[in-house]
Order: sequence, then structure tokens, then C-alpha cells
Amino acid sequence: MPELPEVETIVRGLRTVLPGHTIVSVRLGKTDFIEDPAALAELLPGRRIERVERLGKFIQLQLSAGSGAKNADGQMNLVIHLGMTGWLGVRRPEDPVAPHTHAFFELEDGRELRYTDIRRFGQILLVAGGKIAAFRERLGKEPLEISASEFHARLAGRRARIKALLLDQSIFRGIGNIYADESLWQARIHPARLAARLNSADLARLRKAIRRILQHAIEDRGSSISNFVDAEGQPGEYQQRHRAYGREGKPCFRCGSKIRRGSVAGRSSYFCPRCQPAPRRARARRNAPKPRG
DNA sequence: AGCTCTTCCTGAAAGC
DNA sequence: TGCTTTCAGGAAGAGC
Repeated sequence: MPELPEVETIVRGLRTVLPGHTIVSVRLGKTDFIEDPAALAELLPGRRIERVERLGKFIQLQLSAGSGAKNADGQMNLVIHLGMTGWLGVRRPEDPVAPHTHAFFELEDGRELRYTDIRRFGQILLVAGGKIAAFRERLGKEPLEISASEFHARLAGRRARIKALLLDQSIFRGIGNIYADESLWQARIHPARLAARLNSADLARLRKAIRRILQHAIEDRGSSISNFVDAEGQPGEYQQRHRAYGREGKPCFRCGSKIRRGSVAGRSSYFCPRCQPAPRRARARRNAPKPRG
């Protein structure tokens, strides 16, 4: 499932082949996951792809201002989220079309930028140039760029479970289930611990673990566990370095205890019961009944 | 504030 | 063997 390292891998691939090319037409299959399908065909043709960036788990294609009357509205961004099973890459028209390919963006040189998504949990949306800053503001900080003090500030005092906060895209953008579990294992923090109860050494360890793991995962071109492949169609390697995720019943790489799986923040969560001690059982606190209405 | 549950969707895997 | 059920999960929304 594409998280920050997988999306970064796709983006790096696209960056070598897309900038400078112009979208000439758009063809769509199923459109129930596309915010405004008609707008794609109406507003994209004639625009040049200037840059390819990553915003958390979103891919941002920065497009030139349009030229026609309808398109003379400044820069535009084609923003794509891969969801669980999304893929974006460039192919020649004669190349076989993967099943569940639902968007084709034809380029002026004849090639096609294709979007494939089996489960259609992804998103395709247009964000006007003037609105991209607000779009970015709604997302949290990039975990590879955040300073220690910002990292601590964003978690301090939060009474939610640390894993729930790591998965919250409005706090940090780009971390998903796999890298949350891997980071917590590395930092020896149980996923169900409340952020407010982590001390500054815990938080420093966690930030360092997130950085190290995301960087290594990017070097390995992501984790291919369901069917992730990069923009060229090559699988990643990082799944071979997973220490917790998907390893239920297997020995912990540090202490040999069997990795356990539980549900935290509504997600299956893998952790070592010895290296990552569970929080003390919450005392049965009686909250005063709240008046209704 | 933050938790759980539900919805969206398909295919792999488990269950019978 | 073959059909049915369960599960996986990113994000958003409901309800508590």
C-alpha cells in the first residue's frame, strides 16, 4: 500500500519522464473516485507538466497556465492519491493496458500517463494554483523535514494513542500502517501508548526511527507487499527489511519474542510484546456523566 | 477529544 | 473441488 516511500518512488520515476511534456487529451474509465471528472477533460488539455512533487501521500503535477478562454485561469495542479492500490506511470499507446486502468492522460509525444487502481480508494482532483498552499496547509508536516521541537510540540499533551497520531495525515503527512509499525518497533514504543505519556527521550527516539526507516525505505524503492510497483513497473525491496509489520508469530529481531498482532487505531498493528511494553492498564476512571442536549 | 464502527472497493486467502 | 465468507486498509463521516 503506497505510503510516503512508495509515493516518493513513483514521483522520482515520473520526474525523469514527465516535466516539459504537454497533456493533449484525457480519457476516463470509471470515475466514481474522481472529484470532478468533467473538469479534467475540460481544463487539462494544452497544459504543460512543469514539476512533479510529493505532498505526503499525494502526487502533485504542477501544470502551466492554460491558453484558451476557459483555461486562462493560471496554474493548475493535478493531484493524485494512490489509495491502497493506485499506480501512476507512463506507457506507450501500444503497451498493454493493465486491468482497472481508469485514467489516460495523453501527451503531445504520443505517450500516455496512466492511472490504474484496482480498489479505487485513490483520488484524482484538480487544485487551482492559488489554492495549493491552502491544500498543503491542511496536511501535516513532512516527517523527513520536521524539526525535533516541532515533532515534540505536535504530540505533546495529546491523549490519543501514539499510533493513531502517526497515522493522522493532518499531523504528519505520509506515514501509513506499515511505517508506523516499523517506526514504533524501532523506537521500542507500544502502538497503544498515549502520546502524552511519552517522555522526551521516547519522542526523540521515535522521530529518529521514523526518519531512518523512511529514508531506508526510499533507498529500497518502497515496500512491495500487495502489488506495489514503481512508475517503471519494478517492485520495491524494503519489505525484506520489515521488522514488525506482517511478522505475527515470528521472532523479534532484537529479543526473539514472538511478534504479536493486535488492533490499535482500527488498524492491525504488529509489535514485540517484550521490546514494546504495553501501557499500564488504564485505571477504570469514572467520568462524570455529561448532561445531554 | 478521541474512540469504534461503517462505508467505499476488489481480490487473495481462509473456511466449509 | 468449488462456493462463500472474511480480511486488508486510507480516509471521511456518524455516533458515542
